Amino acid sequence: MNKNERFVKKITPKSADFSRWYTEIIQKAELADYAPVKGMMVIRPPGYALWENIQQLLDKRIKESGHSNAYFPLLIPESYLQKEAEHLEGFAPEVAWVTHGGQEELEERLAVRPTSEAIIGNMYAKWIKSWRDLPVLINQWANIVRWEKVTRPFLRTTEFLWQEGHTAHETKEEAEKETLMILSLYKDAVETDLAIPVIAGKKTEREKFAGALETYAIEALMTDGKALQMGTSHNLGQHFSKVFNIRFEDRNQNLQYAWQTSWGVSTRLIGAVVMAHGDDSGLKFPPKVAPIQVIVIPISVGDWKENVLPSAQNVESELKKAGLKVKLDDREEFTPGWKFSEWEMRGVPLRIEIGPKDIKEKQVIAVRRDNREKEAIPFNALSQRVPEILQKIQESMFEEALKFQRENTHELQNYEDFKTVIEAKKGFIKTLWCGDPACEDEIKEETMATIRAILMEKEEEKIQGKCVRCQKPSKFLVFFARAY
RNA sequence: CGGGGCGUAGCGCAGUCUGGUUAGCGCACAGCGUUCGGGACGCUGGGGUCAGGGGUUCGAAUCCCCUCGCCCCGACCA
Repeated sequence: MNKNERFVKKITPKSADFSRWYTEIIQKAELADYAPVKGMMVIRPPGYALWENIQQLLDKRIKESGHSNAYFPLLIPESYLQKEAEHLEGFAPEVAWVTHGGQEELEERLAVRPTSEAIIGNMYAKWIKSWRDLPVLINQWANIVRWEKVTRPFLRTTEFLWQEGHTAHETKEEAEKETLMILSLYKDAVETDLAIPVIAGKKTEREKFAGALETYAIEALMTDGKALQMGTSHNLGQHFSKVFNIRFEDRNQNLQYAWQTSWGVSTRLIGAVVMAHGDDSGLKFPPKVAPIQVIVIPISVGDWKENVLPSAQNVESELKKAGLKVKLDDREEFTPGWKFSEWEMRGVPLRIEIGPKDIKEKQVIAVRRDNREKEAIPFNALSQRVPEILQKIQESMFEEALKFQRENTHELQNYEDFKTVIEAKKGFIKTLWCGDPACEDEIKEETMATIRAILMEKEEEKIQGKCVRCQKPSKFLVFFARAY
């Protein structure tokens, strides 16, 4: 049998039509379904289980780095949102408003939060009086509503789930340090847990968060060559503290405005996992976040319920004891072949087959989802060998994605090459830029590519040269890409 | 919000151009039987406000008007 043979025949091949493959696999694998309200989706159990795993791992990291969880209200008075002009301007087009309570029209409209800087800033003003109150390090897991014109499951939905961290500090340096610490926390989480390599960097003015001093982001390359922003970390400076009046008396008894940050990742991460790892057979989940890590499939021949099923149940309970997320598929209405394809489509990292031949040999057959490699594992080695294989899968999925990212990162200095590459191969283009927003806008107009990240490597020799487009002296080393 | 495509059973579609018995097909679903190491097969059966509203007509899935929704490609965004 050809290792690359395509067994799943009910979805559009990824290579044929990426967008279609994406929306089909999400529905077939029951990650999400469309809800009655435009742009809203239901996250179904397999999709939500994936989110819970991501959430759990990330929450642990956030807490370990000193933050605590809290919860702020869903509704924000219009006047609060209006305080930061740039912030309001940025979000106004996509805010959903509550205008009535029951039959009664409200005196002041209430915004369904598009993000929580405004409400949190207001509360911080009440809580922060002295340098001794700082830093404030709070995170919240919440839902957000943004009335987007074009939506796609997980990538851009009207309502989405996320975590948003909001911190306040004594000094600008401390806020900047927090912003960068979170950026690397995100990078590490996404690379280690989701097995997706990312580029971490600073955003340009045009891509910056509405109301921030600086925005940093992690960007990943999807398998269709487009970039996806997977997380952002903002240094808010004193923009919000000034309008919300978050003042404190510092160590020298001077009244000062607090320095703030905010940062978040959302259910978009699920879309990233789907697009960065999936293939023509369907989903491919990294073991660390997979809702089911091992699927046990008894080979149902003859009196399999007496001869095979008990051994399969033993395998299941042994692996459960080893702390793994295991499921035994003992349904009699489906053939083993059907089950192989089904669980492959749903992205389960490892399949264990057990049939009469294996029982005679006191072993099982393990098949990896990522490369379909088969391996016989003796019964008595299960609890030791299976976790090892899962770890290998996690690592090689990252290696595979990293290889893809490298192969699709083109370093070049010539604008004609830039245009050709972005059109033909997409991917990242690593090049030099003058720093002029007008130049950036023109590149976007001409190629649909935007600056995804400004590299923070400071070595002077790396940024010496000419802007890829205007040929003026360059100031930044940047990554361009067409983005989601 | 612009351009394009589409809406008929849970899913995928035919039927619409050229109005006319009871709206079909495949998959899925239910029952029974035979199967089962890479998406098995036979027989039987259930399931439809033809997206919604209005109009034309003796008669509308089909023609006309309006509304809504979904997908793709742009502009905007996590």
